[in-house]
Amino acid sequence: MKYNPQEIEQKWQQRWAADKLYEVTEDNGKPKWYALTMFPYTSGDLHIGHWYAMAPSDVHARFKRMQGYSVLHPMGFDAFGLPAENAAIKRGIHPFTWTMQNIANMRRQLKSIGAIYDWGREVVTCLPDYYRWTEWFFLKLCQAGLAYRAKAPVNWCPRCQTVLANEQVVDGNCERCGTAVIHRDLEQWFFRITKYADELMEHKGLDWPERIKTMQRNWVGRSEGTEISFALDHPGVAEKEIRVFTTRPDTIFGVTFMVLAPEHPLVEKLTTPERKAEVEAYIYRSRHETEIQRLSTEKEKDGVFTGAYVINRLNGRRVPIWTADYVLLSYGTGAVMAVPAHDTRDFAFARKYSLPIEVVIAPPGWQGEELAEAYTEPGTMVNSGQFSGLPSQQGVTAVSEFMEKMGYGKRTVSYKLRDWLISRQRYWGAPIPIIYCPKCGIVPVPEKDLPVLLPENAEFRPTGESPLKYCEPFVNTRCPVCASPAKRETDTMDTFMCSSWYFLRYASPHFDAAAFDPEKVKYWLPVDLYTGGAEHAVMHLFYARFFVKAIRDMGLVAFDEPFTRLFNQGTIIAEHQKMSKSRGNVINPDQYVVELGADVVRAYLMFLGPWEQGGEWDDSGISGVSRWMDRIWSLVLEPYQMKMGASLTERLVECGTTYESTCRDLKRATHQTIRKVTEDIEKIKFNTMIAALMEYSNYLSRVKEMAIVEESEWREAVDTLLLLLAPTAPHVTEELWERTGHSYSIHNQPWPKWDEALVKEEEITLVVQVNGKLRDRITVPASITEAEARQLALDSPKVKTHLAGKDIANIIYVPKRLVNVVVR
RNA sequence: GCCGAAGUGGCGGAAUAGGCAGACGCGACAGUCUCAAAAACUGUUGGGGGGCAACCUCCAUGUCGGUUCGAGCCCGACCUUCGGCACCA
Repeated sequence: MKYNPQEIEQKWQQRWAADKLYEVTEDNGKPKWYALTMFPYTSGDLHIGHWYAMAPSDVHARFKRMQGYSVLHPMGFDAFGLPAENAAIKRGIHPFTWTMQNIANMRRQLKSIGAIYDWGREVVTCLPDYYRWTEWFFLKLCQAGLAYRAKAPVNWCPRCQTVLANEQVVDGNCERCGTAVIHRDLEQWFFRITKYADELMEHKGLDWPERIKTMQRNWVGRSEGTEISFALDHPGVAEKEIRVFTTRPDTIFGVTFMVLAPEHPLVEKLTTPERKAEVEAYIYRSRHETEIQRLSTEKEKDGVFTGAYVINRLNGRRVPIWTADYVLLSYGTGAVMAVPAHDTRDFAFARKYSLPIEVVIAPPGWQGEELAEAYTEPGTMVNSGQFSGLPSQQGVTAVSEFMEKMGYGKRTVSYKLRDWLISRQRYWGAPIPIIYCPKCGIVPVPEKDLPVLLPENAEFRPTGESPLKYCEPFVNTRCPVCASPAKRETDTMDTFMCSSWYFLRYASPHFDAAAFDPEKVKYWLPVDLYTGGAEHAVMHLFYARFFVKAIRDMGLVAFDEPFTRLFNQGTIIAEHQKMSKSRGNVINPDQYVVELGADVVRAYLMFLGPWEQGGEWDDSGISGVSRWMDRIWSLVLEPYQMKMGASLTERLVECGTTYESTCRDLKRATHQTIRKVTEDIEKIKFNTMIAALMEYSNYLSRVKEMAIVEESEWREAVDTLLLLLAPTAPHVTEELWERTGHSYSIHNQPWPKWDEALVKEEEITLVVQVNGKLRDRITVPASITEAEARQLALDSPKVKTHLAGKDIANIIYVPKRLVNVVVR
């Protein structure tokens, strides 16, 4: 009759599945709870990091279920993506086969966790009944005017003739062949996420970590400033101005040069013949740099003079136009007015190329001397015409107003956030449902023709084009409008598209009349608790929020935010590094599950430390949890025998207690534990929740040994232990619940409630200090008054020795805590 | 460089409306059981000093200051580690 996790876990998992115990239904008599864990990518093996993400969130969901909520806690697979295609290229296995094999294995491993996933609701993003709706959302966003085509650079490996993802570019070189990567412009699809920039910066009504909200706000990068026009008069150039964005219009009189991004369309037009060779060489070089390199602070800023000039309208000054790659086309206007005296980058650049540095904001006590470094703080405006003498903060407004009045500029807001580029020159993704017709132009595929199926037999070896381009049966089609021969879009969608709406699909995973059943979505959404790694702090969470806001404005859903509460668990690392297949430090949980049981692995992962913290994987402590589970097994199953008659009397004397007080103590411990465990789960403090359960079971062992209380009271305490432990260790508690004569299933039992009156201590320990140093502890009734407490403290012999010969200056009393006698 | 979080026994970690530092567990040591070992169980376990003894006493939460009757917790400076962002005009 030993605890055999292998046997009981399989037994119960089969029984739960057969009985559909965790089948989810919409029960309008109950409040709903949508608990979502980020679905895994189909990498092939579930490692201990996945367990760390899944097991604790399952515990929380089970807890909510016992509390009487109708709970949706689904699972699925993020199944499109680059690794499948890489595996295909490397090993000649089709991405579909590779992905589905991995899913089969991961599903088996996921089932061993013993979670309440309703597998009937599984979602797999690479299957047509799912990506059909991903395509549908694309069309909806098109209709809403949120999709557009534009040229954008991609990483290009000239040797492999292929587009590379950022992660395939290592130090500016192709990870496969080491060739230097260049940027190449392609016509691609974008979503206008910037339209929602301001709303995305807010997190109204969201219970999210402050950290993540800050990161998202930084990602939007809103900055208020002024767009200023500089007069341009260049032979043969139609443009008569260059506009720059600045947050420091107060420094306008200190502009000594201007810098354009190398990609800026004016660079080519403005460059004078004698400068042409140098400028072109510079542009060519910058094409080779990744954005990371260009933006690196390590790199010395460099650039070249174009030979052209603009006029600063405020002082009529003619300033040279340079081009330098520290200016990005994607931010602001792609042009910067350089004020070397008051900007660190401009200062370094001016020094390097001997450009003038002119002070227009005087630091406190400035005597007209040259600056050793840029002065970026506020100060007094000098050498600034009619603005001289003004404090620079006021100058910002004053100059802007003047600019607006004169028509030289306007106040504006600039965002770091860029529109979402969703085109991927890949095979393994959802097709973009667009047809290019020579007569009608860009034609969306009609909704009734969805899904545009991904052809099975495409050639996905790198060719320099999207793999689908060479799949003629796919490419060649007819225009849905005029029926003339036309061609399909051959790029596929970013996989973040798939994960931007999967939480909606779970509400009605088999609904085939739409992406989701509005009634079901109304019932389940938004997600009440979303858990996952912090690495998705920006991209995934941001895109999903954008999606919801966009479809809300279409009237498809009635809520503003998809995830009400967000919790990020930490990362489990191994050998001081993140676990990954390529590093070969992946810890497979299967061995622990076979040897010690899923319940032990679940509990151990939660016991390790705070969930948000993660940490080094170290199995040296797992035996402690395993032993604990063994002890619970025998604690519950080995018979309880209360002492009777003379031997009871003897025992009471031995323990120095009474029957009544032992019963009261047991009740109190039970109710205190219910409260502690309930509150800890709610606060997601699983490690201390487990510690409280350990303490309680240790206490119950002592109670059992004393054998003073009635068997019925003993049973009640044991039942409570099992109920409190049920979310954490679902299998062993189910087994013990059955063996102690209860009816199936423990997981359908209500969560225990505590009685505040029973939680209260009758006696408390007062700490007595003298001058803040602990001198004695006294046990007193909880109802003690201040006067009594002071007196008892002063009566303490231990305290008296420290008071001898001194004057009492003050006595501090903190109710139920301490008495501090201050002496001099 | 900037932003954020964190530094507590041999180890993972408890403890914040400022109030008993080290819960719970691992490891270690000792004991019980055993021919022996493993497992299990029981006990001890932050450091120094003192006492035959139940005990007494001093020092201890990265470092140095400060506020307070009282600081792991608050304030200032510094050191270290880990995350995130990175020329944003």
